[in-house]
Amino acid sequence: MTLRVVVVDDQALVRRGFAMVLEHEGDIEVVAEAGTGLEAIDAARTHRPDVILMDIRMPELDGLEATARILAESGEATRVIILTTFDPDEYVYRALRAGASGFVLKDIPPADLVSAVRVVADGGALLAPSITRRLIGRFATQSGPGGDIAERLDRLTGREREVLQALARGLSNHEIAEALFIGAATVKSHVSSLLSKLELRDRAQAVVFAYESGLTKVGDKDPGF
Amino acid sequence: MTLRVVVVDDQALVRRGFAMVLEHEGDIEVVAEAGTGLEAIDAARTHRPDVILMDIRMPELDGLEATARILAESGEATRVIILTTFDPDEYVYRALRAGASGFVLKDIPPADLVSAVRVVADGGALLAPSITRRLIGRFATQSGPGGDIAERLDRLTGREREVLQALARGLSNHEIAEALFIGAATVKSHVSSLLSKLELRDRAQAVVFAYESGLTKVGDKDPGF
DNA sequence: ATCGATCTCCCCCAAAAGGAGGAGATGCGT
DNA sequence: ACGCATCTCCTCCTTTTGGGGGAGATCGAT
Repeated sequence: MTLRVVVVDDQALVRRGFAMVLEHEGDIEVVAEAGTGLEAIDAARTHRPDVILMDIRMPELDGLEATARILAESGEATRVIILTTFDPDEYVYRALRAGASGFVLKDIPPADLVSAVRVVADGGALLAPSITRRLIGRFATQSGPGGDIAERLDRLTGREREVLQALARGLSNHEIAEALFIGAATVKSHVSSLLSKLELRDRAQAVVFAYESGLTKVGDKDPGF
Repeated sequence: MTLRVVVVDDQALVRRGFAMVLEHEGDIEVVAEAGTGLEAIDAARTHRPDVILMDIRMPELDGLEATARILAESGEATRVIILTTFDPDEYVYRALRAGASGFVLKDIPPADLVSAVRVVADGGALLAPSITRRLIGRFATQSGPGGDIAERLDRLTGREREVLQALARGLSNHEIAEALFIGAATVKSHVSSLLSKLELRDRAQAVVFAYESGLTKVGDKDPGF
């Protein structure tokens, strides 16, 4: 079964270059090319490709916005690899949030581009090595040094942890009381003791702590925003 | 300049296999092999390799713990690629937190293993495609749906955004005032208008909002925990 | 020149939060 | 049986927060 690919770049020459690299493989077919974001959306709609190689800087509609719209329409059917010359964090994060499955730089060796397409078509994802490094760095710091923070966390009693989690969802003492089926006074004392155990001043700092410690990732409830 | 590599795995046969694949390249030298975490730490200390291929499941000291200790000692000098048969989230996250630069599965094609070593030695990082996908997924949900939230965010004036960021670090109105060189009364009015624009009730919810919207990742300051 | 937005700061007031300290009930391990 | 931790709730008090509403200064656009 052949992989159906769409190549999007505002420079026809670049577009053709990538297309030729891909077509050189027997089982990859470039079913369309597009030069703007709007054309890309059109192409995605009419051709329903497996993979789209998408440049970012383009007239009319940039590649990130186009990616978001295409994925909103196609769901899981089509996957997008962002292919660009630059890699500022700003772009990368927007791309990943838009749902891109890959983010590679244009200086990638042809063979790697081909395998990137295969990997992504196969349900995987792949980022340029330098980007992967940054993403890992970000992830690691977000997930916290673990040590000190987690240490303080387990000084809390079970109930206090529950209260902290509720607190971290932005609930007031009264709301926490209702959520946990206890009195408002009780919530106040839990909050007080949890603040003092964690050496925090107020609930706002407790929310910060909850996020920094990764506590919010456990059981994750929709904050309703 | 040749790349100096250490291969760590409790199964001698597997170890030898990887070593042979790497040595087949002219510019890669396997300077040591280790069968346990403790041996790995020793080998890292005495050989100071560029890259260590590390299995996770090992007697005495597992690969994740060994990785953490080696990186704590060597700083940036040595980089670690985790090479394992399984990829449960638990392992992946611990590995990344321990500071690993790569996480690949043992079913990786030999050619890819070689390029993984090169990429990592070169300062990049690389994860198995399926893991990259999960990491992206995690990142994207953490960074929030973006749409609605970002929309509300740009209803704020510049100053209000600054106040929100300060707020999201757990500062009190008074502290924000000092941080921004303005009066406490001014902070109060900024906070009030920002809460009403974002349709939030209190500063705790504002902190939640800041984290969910990804605002805290811009300019990222150490919360001091 | 005037309007609108923003930033700055003020007053007054009510609600919420946080600290100190106490106290009854439960359950758990020794 | 006893101590210990936890969970529950209380009172009294102070500080912080948030809302309403107003006002002067600056600045850019019309």
